[in-house]
Amino acid sequence: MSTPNDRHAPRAPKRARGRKRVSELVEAGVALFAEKGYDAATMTEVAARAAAPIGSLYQFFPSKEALADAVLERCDAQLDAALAAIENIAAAAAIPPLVDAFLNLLLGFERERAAMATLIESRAEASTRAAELKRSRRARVAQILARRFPGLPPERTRNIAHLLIQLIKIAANVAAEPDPETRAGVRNELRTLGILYLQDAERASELG
Amino acid sequence: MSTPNDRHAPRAPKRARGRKRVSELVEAGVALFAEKGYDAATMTEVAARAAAPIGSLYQFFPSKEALADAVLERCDAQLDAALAAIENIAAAAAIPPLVDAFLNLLLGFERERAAMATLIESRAEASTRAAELKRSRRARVAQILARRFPGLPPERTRNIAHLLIQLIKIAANVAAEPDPETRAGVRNELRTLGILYLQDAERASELG
DNA sequence: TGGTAATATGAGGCTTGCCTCACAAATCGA
DNA sequence: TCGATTTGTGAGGCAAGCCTCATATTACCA
Repeated sequence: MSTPNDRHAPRAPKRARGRKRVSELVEAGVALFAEKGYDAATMTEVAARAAAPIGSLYQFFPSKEALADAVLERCDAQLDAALAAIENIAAAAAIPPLVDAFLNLLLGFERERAAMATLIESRAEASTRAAELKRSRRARVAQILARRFPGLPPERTRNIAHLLIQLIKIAANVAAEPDPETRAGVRNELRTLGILYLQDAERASELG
Repeated sequence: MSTPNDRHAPRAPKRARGRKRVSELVEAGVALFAEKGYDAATMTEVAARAAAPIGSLYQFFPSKEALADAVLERCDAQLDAALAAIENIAAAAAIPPLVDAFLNLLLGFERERAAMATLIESRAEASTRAAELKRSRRARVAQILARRFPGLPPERTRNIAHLLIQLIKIAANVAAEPDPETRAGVRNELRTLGILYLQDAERASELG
């Protein structure tokens, strides 16, 4: 039960130049993990993408796992900020604009979402942090929902949050659809689906 | 532009013993790809799982890609058979039992679905066959829907089919949820979602 | 029963990818 | 300016994984 990943010197950057490097490396990691998945993305390629030699990469990240953790943290922070932006809309707006806001928001963070998805799925057992993030994200969405639908029992609110988060993945897949006509059509179906579902939740909240 | 994958002798089995071997190998491939994903599953492990030496595996499949293709075909055939089983229910039943039937059906084929998902996603460019299968699966579901909702314009039917197939992935994720209470709750939400959505489609079909 | 085609087997060749290490350059504090 | 600390750099060690090949064994057929 000794701490893993303490290879030799996983030192954090101490100077401005180091922090910039780290940031560039993480950014390259986000892009590559999102594009090719955890396994297929190589450390050599990450370094190249950041215009850094491989040695610099290992200067700050003692392993591929460590890099993945950092990428995960950055993406989580960004998505969390995005959710905060939607929180006010969610509290008051009618259902259709709320659904639209939700769908639009995601378009801007598809890369981050994709990176998180691979990193969580391909390393499920490896990193307990992933499970933690999942839970906190769910709690966040549940909190937003609770404000909008106060009449709902908390348990149902949590379940709805769970399902909504899953729907995000679909939104991403739809956004990746190459044919523009199909993309628009399916996206519209997804919009309808979301509206119908949340309107039902609203009714239940008002009755409850 | 010469045909790839013609390494030396991708020969098909000619005798009963060979066919049995091939079947066992493909089966092992289904299980391992589903469990660990395309990249993480190793040929050595596939062979071990089928209680076959590595040489036997390469006797019948000249490459990992070739094995993946075979696994894909087998899973596709099984899922197609499953869809056929639901076709009659879909034509006549009320929406809620239809949704239940759909959700229940998938529980039995989760392994196959997971295997197909990895093999298609991790080899998107590699195999045009994957795109083919995707299209034919969509067409199949659209056909089932067209019978149930004849008043819908064909384009909308296709879009609904597209979205429903995406929902399958969510059903699978929900089924994998460890906590039984959460699992039941979210599954029920998904059921509600499906019912609301298809009832809307039904209304549209009757009006149209 | 002998001959031929099919199947069995597993040691290694070869490549790829993670990671190390020894040494060079840059930057900061005094 | 001088030492100390941080950062830069890339050749190569090492392990893992895909695949080959030479050879042995089995099953079918005339």
